[in-house]
Amino acid sequence: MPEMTKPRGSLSRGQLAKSTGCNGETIRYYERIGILPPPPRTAGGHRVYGEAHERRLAFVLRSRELGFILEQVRDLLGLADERHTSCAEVKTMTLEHAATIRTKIADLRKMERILTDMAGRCGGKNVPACPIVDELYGPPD
Amino acid sequence: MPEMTKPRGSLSRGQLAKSTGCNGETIRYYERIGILPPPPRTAGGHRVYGEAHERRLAFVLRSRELGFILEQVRDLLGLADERHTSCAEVKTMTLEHAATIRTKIADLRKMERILTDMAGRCGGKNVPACPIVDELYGPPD
DNA sequence: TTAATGCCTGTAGTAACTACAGGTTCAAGG
DNA sequence: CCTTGAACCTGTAGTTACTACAGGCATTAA
Repeated sequence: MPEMTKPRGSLSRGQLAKSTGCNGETIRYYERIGILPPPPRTAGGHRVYGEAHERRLAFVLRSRELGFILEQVRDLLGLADERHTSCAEVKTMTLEHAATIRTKIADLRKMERILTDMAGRCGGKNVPACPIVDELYGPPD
Repeated sequence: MPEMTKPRGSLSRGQLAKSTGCNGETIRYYERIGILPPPPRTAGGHRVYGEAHERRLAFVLRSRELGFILEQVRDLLGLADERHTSCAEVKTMTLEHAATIRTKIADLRKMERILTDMAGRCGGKNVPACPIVDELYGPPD
């Protein structure tokens, strides 16, 4: 009799979590919101994952790392699933996302400059008078 | 009889919202979590704000714009209120915050490069095969 | 005076998770 | 084979920083 009860490559939730570096609760969460398909279960109700799940989760995590929000990940998966989203749409999304990031970078640079500036003007003495706070409070006009 | 019922400079919540550019509900929220002190009220229960409130709210909003989280804003206000936080602490916070922002900028730059790169390798045809998705799915090792 | 704003409270929703509580199931050791 | 402890199950509530109602008074301009 072939042992078909445990195809190698089958993982429990915790094992999938470890292998992908994803929090275990997050896996359940992704399933609940439809980012991951419900896996088969053991007789007792435990989830059993295969390599396809592992790859899909890795895809999701990588997309998230690159700053795509879950709605966008859904669209990206739409192409990966060869159903809804076209390659053109994916490219557009990616370029738009890159542009958003560039804007964010510009904003953060401004912030950083202002903060460093403010700190430079502050003696850092242990007193309750502070040019940083004064500056934040705005000119007393 | 002097009209002391309405000192000029007194604002309703909506007026304060407009004058600071803050959402009106947010003002209530800040009060609830103790970022803004509860203002006096009219006989009917409507909030009445003065210039001190206006300046404090402006401080909060400016700090938020610079990326401080509300907990940090609380600390910054600690000095502004001349009670808890010292100037040295404020300077440290500010420099740490600036460092955090620099890290974030570096991360975003990496993201941006990768995304632009991926998009560059994509023809953008209206087909369900896409190098971006392939890349996200990882090399088929 | 009356109608239209605007304000009041409290609650619930958002994104993207994370963290329980209270109860099962599984895997390993004896 | 049986026990124990870890891992798993479900469902719910918490997080940050807001935002958006619903249902009901207050205020103000005409």
